[in-house]
Amino acid sequence: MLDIKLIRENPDAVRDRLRQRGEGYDLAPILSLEEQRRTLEIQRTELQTRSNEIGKVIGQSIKAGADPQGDEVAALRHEGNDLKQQLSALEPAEKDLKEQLTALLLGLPNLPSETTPIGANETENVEIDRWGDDYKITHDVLPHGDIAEKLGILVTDRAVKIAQSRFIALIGAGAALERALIQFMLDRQIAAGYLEVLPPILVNSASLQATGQLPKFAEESFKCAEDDLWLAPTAEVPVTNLYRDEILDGEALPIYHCAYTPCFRREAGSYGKDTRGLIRLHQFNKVELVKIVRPETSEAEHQALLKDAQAILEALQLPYRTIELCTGDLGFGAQKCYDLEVWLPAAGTYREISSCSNFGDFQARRAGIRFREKGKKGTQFAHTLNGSGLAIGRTMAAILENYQLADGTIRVPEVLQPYLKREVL
RNA sequence: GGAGAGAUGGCUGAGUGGUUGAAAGCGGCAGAUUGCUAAUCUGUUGUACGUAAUUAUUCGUACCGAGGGUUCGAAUCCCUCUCUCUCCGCCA
Repeated sequence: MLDIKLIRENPDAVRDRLRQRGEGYDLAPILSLEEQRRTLEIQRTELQTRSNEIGKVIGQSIKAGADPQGDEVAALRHEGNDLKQQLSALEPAEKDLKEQLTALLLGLPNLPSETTPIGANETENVEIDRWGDDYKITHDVLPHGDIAEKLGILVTDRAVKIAQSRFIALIGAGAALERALIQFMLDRQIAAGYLEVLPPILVNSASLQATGQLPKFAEESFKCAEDDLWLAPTAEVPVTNLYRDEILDGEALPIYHCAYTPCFRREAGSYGKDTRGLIRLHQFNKVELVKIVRPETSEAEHQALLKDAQAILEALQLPYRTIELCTGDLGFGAQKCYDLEVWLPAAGTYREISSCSNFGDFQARRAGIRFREKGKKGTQFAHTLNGSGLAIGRTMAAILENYQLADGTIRVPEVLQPYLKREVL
């Protein structure tokens, strides 16, 4: 959520920054609602001040021996009743304005960082690094879905029977490989300084609103019919919400967490896209990195987070490139974002396998994550960041293709061999 | 699912209509003091919004789970909801 004060005091600057994302962000209704709200608030406060006085005076005079039924008290009572009536008209109006205002503010995306490249859409994203060209294989390989089915480590037909399309089941070595990847990534990130969390995967609406998935993107998540609970689309939601509505001790920052969770996405509007294989599923596994940091460090923390995600791809010797998203392709809550894209030789393309975002104080405002600096008065909003480190399913896809041998077997990446206890699938 | 209990400030825990933003204790902060790795004493102690002033603050309002209601006035009375805990049942 953007700071209403910032919007009020610098509407033009905010408007310009939002326009970098695209057209269609109108501040006029927000400014007008805020103006009305403030006017009402001032009026209401004045009435309440007088009302409080009356209450106090009546209490004091009765204590001092005045006749509770006497004229003096009756007059005050009458004035009090009068004020109450005026207030009863103002209060709902102000509340209504506040709700409208909040609804509009919740729908506004974050401002892009000054350093985010300006562009209209994903075609203007900037490739800032490419790694591992030497590891690219030269012989033809089967798409990962095909080879996995052929090896009997992945089933789709039977999984569809259990749930629906875009669900898969891993069998035997497939399941073991998935598990090994989870364990490997967690081990690496824990060693890099992240504290592991195994959070709830069902999350309530407040949590989704805090991280930005609600109210705008309700159709992206699965909702439980009988409860105010949703299947988390990413561990970002539960892990960031660990600290919702808290004032942290400044000494506690920075906080680094890693978490393995299944993730659930409805993939509405992507019918027909990526229908084969492991790329786009309703349920997939992911190891997520989450940071909660001081504002002045978030830029550096973002770079470090990116490196921690990249380190996994490099340890697995998977060719990838690093993309910086332009303003037009930036996610709703992000002020700056890097995507890591892994090389998939069968299709001859790079596919997103990690997304590392700095949210600034956008999520912290929604979530009420603040901290108090020792010796300083007041509180300030923390900055939140997160990134995949990495998406497991897509990593498995990349391994099945990049490590596919000419004879159709799969070599196990060296760093995974201790986990899988075998060298070939 | 059945029965019961509860929700107060960083924590513990008082408070059943009138200067209660809220006793007390603990913790935190500041100061004083003591021949000693700590004790004692004193003071202070939340958040948000608005308002002046401006980087020290002033004044006002709201906040005792949430939302309504009664009243001149509610932490305190009434209603609804949410959550937590205990016991029973069920269950990994």
